[in-house]
Amino acid sequence: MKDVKARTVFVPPHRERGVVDARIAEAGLRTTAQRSVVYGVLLDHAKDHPTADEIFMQAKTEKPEISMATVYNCLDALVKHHLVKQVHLERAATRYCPNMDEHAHFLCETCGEVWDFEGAAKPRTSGFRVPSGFTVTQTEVNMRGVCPACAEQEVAR
Amino acid sequence: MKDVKARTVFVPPHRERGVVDARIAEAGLRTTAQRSVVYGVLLDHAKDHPTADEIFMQAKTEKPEISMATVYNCLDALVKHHLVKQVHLERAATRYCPNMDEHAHFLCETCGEVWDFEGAAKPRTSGFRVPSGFTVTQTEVNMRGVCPACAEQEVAR
DNA sequence: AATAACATTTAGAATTATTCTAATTCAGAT
DNA sequence: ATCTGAATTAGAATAATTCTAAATGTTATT
Repeated sequence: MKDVKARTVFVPPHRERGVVDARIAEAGLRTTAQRSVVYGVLLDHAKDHPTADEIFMQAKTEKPEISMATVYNCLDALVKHHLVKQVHLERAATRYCPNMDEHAHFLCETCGEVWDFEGAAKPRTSGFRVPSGFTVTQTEVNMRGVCPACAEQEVAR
Repeated sequence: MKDVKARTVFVPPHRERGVVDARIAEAGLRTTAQRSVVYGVLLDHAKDHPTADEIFMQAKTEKPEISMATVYNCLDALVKHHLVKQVHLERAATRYCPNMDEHAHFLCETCGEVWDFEGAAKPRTSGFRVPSGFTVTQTEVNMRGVCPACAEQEVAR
């Protein structure tokens, strides 16, 4: 007989029944089980900026049949429909971010973690002179440096 | 990448005897023939934001024995010593840029070309709220959109 | 100029991230 | 319930980058 663990399962608001699918549909995408899982995982890890591979591993716990190719397909679809942003901070794997508010990304060069810096910032041109004739549709601000935790360890040594 | 045919040889100022090596040495690096070639190629193509592979192909015309691994080693050294910037605009290959002035990068989503936008811009934080405890050492601003040439073609259709 | 010490270069193999392919399954419209 | 095109799948293929171990080159020291 199946062992049904009856812990109390806390469902975060962004994962409540139908919410994820509704957002996917609103964006003009077909809702599929895989897309829900991928987007759901990303919403659960909004602060983590996971890579495709990390999303894949997490998604498998919810839907073991999902394939890597599907994760890439889903991510591409979500990016095209403006539900998710790609973040290219390093030479390494692309990261994904479901926070669509204007914000900057900060990469700690010591530990490799990524943070969002919310901003009163000027999105479009971010203060740069855009030559006439160019249309800017998207601006991305990436910073690097040292995070508080790593700075502290540095002092301790 | 631009095709460089060896017609009458014009030596641009940044490639004059010793200039490239001097810059490499000033940056605190050993001068080697390979580093000179790699950095020289990059300076010749300052506007092109070439990939490692494009640099390799061009470098081979000047130094046929050079290997891809060396191109990567040289680029890493140049980046570490602040002679060159890595640019991560897309999921595709990293691009390299020898322009160390504060500037933004613009990627045309239609033709894939990359431009530098010089800026009166505020480097460090670019207008974002940096939480206390974080040290920002570098800020990168990437924009995407449509360049004038592609916009014109669009209208023509 | 010769030597020692160590950094750099090399070719090629290995690894990692991503894309492609062709067959199967599924979502949404009829 | 059926149809049609879109999405998913496993696995192969490709592309970018890193690793490895041997050979070579650079700089400092004699």
